[in-house]
Amino acid sequence: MNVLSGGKLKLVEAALRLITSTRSLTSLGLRELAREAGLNPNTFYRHFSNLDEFGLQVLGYIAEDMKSGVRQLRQMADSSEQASRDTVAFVYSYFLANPAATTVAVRELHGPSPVLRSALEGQLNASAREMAEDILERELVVGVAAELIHEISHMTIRYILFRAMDYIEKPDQREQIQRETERFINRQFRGAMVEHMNESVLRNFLRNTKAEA
Amino acid sequence: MNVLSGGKLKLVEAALRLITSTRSLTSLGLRELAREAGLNPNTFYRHFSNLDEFGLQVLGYIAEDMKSGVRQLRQMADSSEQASRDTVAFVYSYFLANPAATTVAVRELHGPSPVLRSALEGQLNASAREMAEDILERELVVGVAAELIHEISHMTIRYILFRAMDYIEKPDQREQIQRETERFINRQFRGAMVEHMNESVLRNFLRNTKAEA
DNA sequence: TGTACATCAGTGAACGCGCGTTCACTGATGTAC
DNA sequence: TGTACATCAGTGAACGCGCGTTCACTGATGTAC
Repeated sequence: MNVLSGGKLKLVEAALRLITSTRSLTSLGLRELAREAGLNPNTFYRHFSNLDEFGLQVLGYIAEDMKSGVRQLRQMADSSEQASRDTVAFVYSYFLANPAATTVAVRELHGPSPVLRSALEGQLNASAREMAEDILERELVVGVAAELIHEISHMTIRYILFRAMDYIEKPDQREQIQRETERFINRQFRGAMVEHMNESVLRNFLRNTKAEA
Repeated sequence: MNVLSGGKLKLVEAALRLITSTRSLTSLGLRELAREAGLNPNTFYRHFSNLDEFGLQVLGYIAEDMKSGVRQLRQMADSSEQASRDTVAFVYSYFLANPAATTVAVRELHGPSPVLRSALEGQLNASAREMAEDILERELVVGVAAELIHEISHMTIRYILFRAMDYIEKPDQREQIQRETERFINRQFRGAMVEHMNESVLRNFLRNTKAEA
């Protein structure tokens, strides 16, 4: 078990409490964390040798949490038609329930610590891979190469993550962000479906469709 | 004229020198800036009343620069076919030549200072609007509502900005990032073109295309 | 069951350091008459 | 042209503060025999 306990847990939880929309993981100080955790500053050294190592532990703690979220998501086997809508709704509600985790991810992905950056990138890539495999297994998108589905998943994960920050901070725009995200995803995959067609075929297609409407 | 000079300019330029892949604008200290600028720490107060106000000036300085870049871009009136490829190449070469500006934008867009965040958001929105209007004027994309082109431009600007960070830091992936970006843009617009078609028409279309190949 | 020792999480005091900020002062440039 | 005054960018010394880090110490829990 990789579970944290005692002072170690107290410090990690203190970090999650201190991270708000104006504070990032990297900006937290050792004394600040200890204060919030109700511990002596140097107790920090009993558990972590420096702040970077602490940051990694926080990331791990968050990742653990996210994995169970994803597992939950996978159980919602749905119709292909509604899949993107349901998934988007679920993911945003997850981020809304875990604002600290979201903020950490958004901030540190392009943050100043190379260690945290590459750790986060690894985690996001893993999520993207999982998303792509899910799409492939459930055959939610047809006629698109597996590699391309991975590429699209990769950027979709990032897109959602950044929008999640707005989603949390601007309650009145949530509906709109959700709709835009769905459109984004659908557009990506539809675009991918027609990616290999040549221009003239596409033009013909568009003409026909216009006539139909 | 909004041009900076003297100690004010020295401090802004010092900031751009200090911002690297591990330092963000918000993390710079007053004494650190003065040291780099070759000035006494408290000279800072002759020009700015606090660090947030200084940050805004740096953003303004960068934005000035970017505008001339965009103007240059607009002059390259090209065939619609090659437009995305040329634009992407130009934009990335611009970011590569201005790593500090790029880093500032990426970091502070989701950074801890609300003031800088909203200023940056405004600048990005302006760029997106300009991009959309350019697409509409030059009729590079047909059959897509103006509003949708704005939406796509908005996210494309952000997509490129984030990729630019990787583009700068990972020289061996530049070619690939450029190609992926082109695909991303084309996929968006192609996806938008077929966005309003119903599923069965699309399926028919895909079947036909497959038979052709 | 008792004793001795090791391990471990936590404490309190103290360190040197860089930070943002304030103070009174200087010297150059501009301006009024 | 000269004199008096105001403005402005810049200086050096000093402030109090919070920081990361080290030290020697405590008290509880686990372990060997």
